[in-house]
Amino acid sequence: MAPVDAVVTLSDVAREAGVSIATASKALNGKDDVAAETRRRVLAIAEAMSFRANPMAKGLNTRLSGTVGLLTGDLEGRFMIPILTGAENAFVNGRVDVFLCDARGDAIREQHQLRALLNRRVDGIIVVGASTNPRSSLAHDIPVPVVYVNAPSENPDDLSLAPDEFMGGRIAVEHLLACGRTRIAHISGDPAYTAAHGRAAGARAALRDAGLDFVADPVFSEWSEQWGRSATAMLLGRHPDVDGIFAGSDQIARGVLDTARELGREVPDDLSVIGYDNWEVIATGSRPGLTTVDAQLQDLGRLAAQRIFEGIDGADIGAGVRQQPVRLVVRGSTVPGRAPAGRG
Amino acid sequence: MAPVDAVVTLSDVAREAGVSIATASKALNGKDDVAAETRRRVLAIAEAMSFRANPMAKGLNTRLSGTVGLLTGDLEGRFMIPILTGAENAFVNGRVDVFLCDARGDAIREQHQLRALLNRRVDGIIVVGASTNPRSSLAHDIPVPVVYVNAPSENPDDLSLAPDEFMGGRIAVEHLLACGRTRIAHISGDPAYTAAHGRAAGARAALRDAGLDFVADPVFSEWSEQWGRSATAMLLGRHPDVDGIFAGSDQIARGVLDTARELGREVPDDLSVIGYDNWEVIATGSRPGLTTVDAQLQDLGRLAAQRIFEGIDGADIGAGVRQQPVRLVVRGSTVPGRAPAGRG
DNA sequence: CTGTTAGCGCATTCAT
DNA sequence: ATGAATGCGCTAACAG
Repeated sequence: MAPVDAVVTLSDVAREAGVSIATASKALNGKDDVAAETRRRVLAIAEAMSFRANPMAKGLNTRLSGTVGLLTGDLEGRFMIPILTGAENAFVNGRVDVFLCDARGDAIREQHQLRALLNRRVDGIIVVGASTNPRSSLAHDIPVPVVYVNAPSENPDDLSLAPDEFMGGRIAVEHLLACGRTRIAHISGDPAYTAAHGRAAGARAALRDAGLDFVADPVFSEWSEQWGRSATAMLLGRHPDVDGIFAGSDQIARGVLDTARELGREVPDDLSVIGYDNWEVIATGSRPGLTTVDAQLQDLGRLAAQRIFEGIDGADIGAGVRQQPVRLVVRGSTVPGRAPAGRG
Repeated sequence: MAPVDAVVTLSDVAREAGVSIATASKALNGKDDVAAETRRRVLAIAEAMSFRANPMAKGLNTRLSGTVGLLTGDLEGRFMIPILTGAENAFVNGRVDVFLCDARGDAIREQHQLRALLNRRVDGIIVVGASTNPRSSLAHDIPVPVVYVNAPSENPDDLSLAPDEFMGGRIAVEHLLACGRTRIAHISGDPAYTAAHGRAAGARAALRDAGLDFVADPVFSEWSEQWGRSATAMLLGRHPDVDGIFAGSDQIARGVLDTARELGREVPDDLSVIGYDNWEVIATGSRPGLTTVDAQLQDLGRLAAQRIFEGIDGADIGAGVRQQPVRLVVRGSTVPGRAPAGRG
């Protein structure tokens, strides 16, 4: 029995197969100037010996490390995780691995991490933002493909994949309209977020298309349950006839639901409520379950990985901000009988 | 101006410093057989040229990649993120980078990821579980240090760092007692989780020490708000004199708070409620803010990284399950005037 | 088609 | 104290 850490090397495979190291290398890398029978034999032996090329040695002369860096500023990981999952799915397992770096929203630290990643010779970089607010470009002289996800780069020469906030607002209100609601209000979060404005604009567009307008001007403050509660109290006090509320986030929506219940409004019969984010723990724990908009971040991650691949292969990955479609998730807060009380 | 991707190499530094590559290498790596003046000059020039050793070339003969693998089964990232953050803090930035692999709770995939990590020649592996239930050991012949975090390995030869669930239950109840509560109940989650039993046992021990017992037998079902609501309705119906509820999770605790309010119980005046996990979005969004137990996962990550370091340096990292201390976070659900209504 | 030769960038003998 | 030489494991010319 060989020692446990006996790492089998290419020369082991070559010797066993009775060929030179070079031939073994070609056979394993699919080069076409090698006899079919030879290749078969080398592959079989490599498999039998469970040979795996040392990525350091390989990378040393191919200049490719088979790694990508995921640079995030998202402490909570709420956006980063699905994006990472999507990217991992796209990167064939074992062929590309992902370095995760948390810059904690600090520009200095971000530059450090960037240097570290480039020094590691990552083949590409995915930059994940904690919000969909545009962010400054990492640098202009990065020698590998870079894709910005969620938070787009301010530099139009960079490629950015972002959720379509306008579409999100639009489909949210279209759904309320489809539920027969006509007296619709909008309670959203921090007005410093471009997302808040995009969603509101999309919502208003949907109303216009139906010949309607908001019952009250949209209100903005912060992305918290507390704000959802107080805003709802004010809103229903002044406009008791509201029959649909589009909340700018699931957290706000939970506050809306809480206060609506306390004021004796039945959801979804009296009042339909729709949230935003499809944050599982929030949206499924509420009473009733929350209809909401899902940004499909996993798709963004997958697309980003695909672009990185193309970039590694030498292709131009493109530029500009690509607004990606979002999706409605229907639960009990707009449609009776749907997930009426969370999953419990 | 040199081309943007002109990577500066050790021989560049050596030439610039007027020494051989060997001497430059020694100087940069702190070997002691090099003149002080020479070292100073080499270091200065390396700094000026912003030289960074190519980790692939370096790893090729040191057998150390300067990377560790973080193997997780935690889809939500709720446990993984703080652990990762703690580990990153311990690993001096830029000297060690972290490969993140999500096995999605699939043992087959986990073995694949493990192979991929070992093939990458990671210097160590941190295994993060989604629960604190013991899990099977990865393998017995892993040539690098492995530390299990959160979910301990079933193999006592492995080193595991886990939160002290017993202590958590104990300090939760001790806090309720300190708040003057004596009629205490426990509503917890899925009895298939060892955490549920550990917390309950710790809670009971604290009561015993005070010459008390639970007002009603602890109940177990699932870690959801819905269960927290229905369990509370049952509990307060049968034992209206309960003045303290220890919930097995923050989600359950939110359900408790909801139902308590609906039944007209004032928290924390009539009834004190304490949760578990310190899951920010849950614990700070509630009314009032939730007193809860924090597992200090960031510390676990930091400790794991330190152990990995020791292991890389050749030391024995130890074995067995190390129960790490947990911590109480006090908010308004047990103490009046503390974070009375979330952060809003 | 196959093998020989030459590096990739660095650490490490072993001379000097 | 310094430098020439050797090799880590592999890929990429080139020569047979």
